[in-house]
Amino acid sequence: MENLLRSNIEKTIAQQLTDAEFDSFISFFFKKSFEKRAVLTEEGKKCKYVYFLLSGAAYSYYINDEGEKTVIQFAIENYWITDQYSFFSEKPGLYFTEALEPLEAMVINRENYDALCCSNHLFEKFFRILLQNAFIALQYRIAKTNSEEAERRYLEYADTYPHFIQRIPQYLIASFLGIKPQSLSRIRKKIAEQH
Amino acid sequence: MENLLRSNIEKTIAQQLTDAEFDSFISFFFKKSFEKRAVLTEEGKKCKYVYFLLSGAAYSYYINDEGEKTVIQFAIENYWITDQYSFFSEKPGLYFTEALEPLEAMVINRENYDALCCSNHLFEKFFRILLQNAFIALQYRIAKTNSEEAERRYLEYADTYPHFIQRIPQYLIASFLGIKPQSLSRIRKKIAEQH
DNA sequence: CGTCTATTTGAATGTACTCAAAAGCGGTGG
DNA sequence: CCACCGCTTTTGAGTACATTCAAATAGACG
Repeated sequence: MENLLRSNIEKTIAQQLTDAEFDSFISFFFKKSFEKRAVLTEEGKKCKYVYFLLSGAAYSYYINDEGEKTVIQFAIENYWITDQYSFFSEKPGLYFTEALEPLEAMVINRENYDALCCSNHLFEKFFRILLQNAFIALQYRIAKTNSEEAERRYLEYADTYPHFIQRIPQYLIASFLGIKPQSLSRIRKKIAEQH
Repeated sequence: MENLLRSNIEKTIAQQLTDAEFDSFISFFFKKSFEKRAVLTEEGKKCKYVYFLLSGAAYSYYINDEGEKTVIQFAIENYWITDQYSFFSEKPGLYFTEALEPLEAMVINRENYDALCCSNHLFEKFFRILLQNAFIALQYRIAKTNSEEAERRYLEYADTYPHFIQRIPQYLIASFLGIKPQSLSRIRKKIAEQH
């Protein structure tokens, strides 16, 4: 199952790892299981870990002053998830992260993360590229959120991430797209009627 | 004037540089001036440079299928700006970047960027933290965009970035916030009337 | 000054939201 | 296995916020 992590790294850095390199990499992690609804990161509490999902699903969300949730990110197997702000600044977290399904994750704490990055330049490069890709995707998401109507955003999202649409409750997809569940329901109805 | 860059680095990595280190750093850059409306990055064209603004102002924007602009990012002196996607992937750019005022920038190309990062671990760390901070700010922006109404977004933005509000045309601020210039004008009127 | 661009204002429209309730679906326990 | 409960999705009616279209005003620049 850890092969998932290995291929994730190799794909990201576009380069094979030796067995020794991967063994070294993985020695900084521990494996942990979470039940459905388990909390991985919490607003107001320091986020100590970065998670790589081996199975299951999770999502991060923000709660505003009115107590409304807004989904920030989804993750399923082969995805990384954490509260970056809190993990790197070591300040209280901004977001909650919760298991949507029972999940298994490879987990690394900050101390090990730093040590891992220092131990081999390849590993630092890996995390840099991961961050770069996440940044690029976020920037594109902002561009789309601000320039397209909800229907288009949904269509593009469903097209780009069909695996999320299948597995994640619709009211969370709606939140991710910045609309209410009732609105997404109507949008889907309208799309369906056009066929 | 390059001192601006030095303090930018030192503040980011929370550490002083030696003169030798900074001289080495800056040797990978060249200085360039741009006139108002000059184009720094262009959609469809490979973005070859990262820019650090010494003076002036610039902004990046996305153009959707309907030809509508959406502002992605503003930059004034002491800010970094580029099309990250294109610069790192070396694929055609997604965004335009344009000078809002005549500007002076320290410029680095990809080859030098890579060499710089390899030359000293501190420099690689610097760019990593820069990216981290940008990512964190973007994530927060998404959370706000999706969870707050336009008036609140404007108030928070004006409060957090007053120097942008002062210098940047209102129709670009509106675009950045994901609304039309007419709407921002009305929002500002409403706010003003409440005093 | 005159021109071009940005901002403001007005009126009508549209998209998404709120409130409310019904229908659908899945899991649990009797 | 079925009945019930809780949660998700759908639907309806009315509303609010932001948009569009249009035009007037204000500002900046040569």
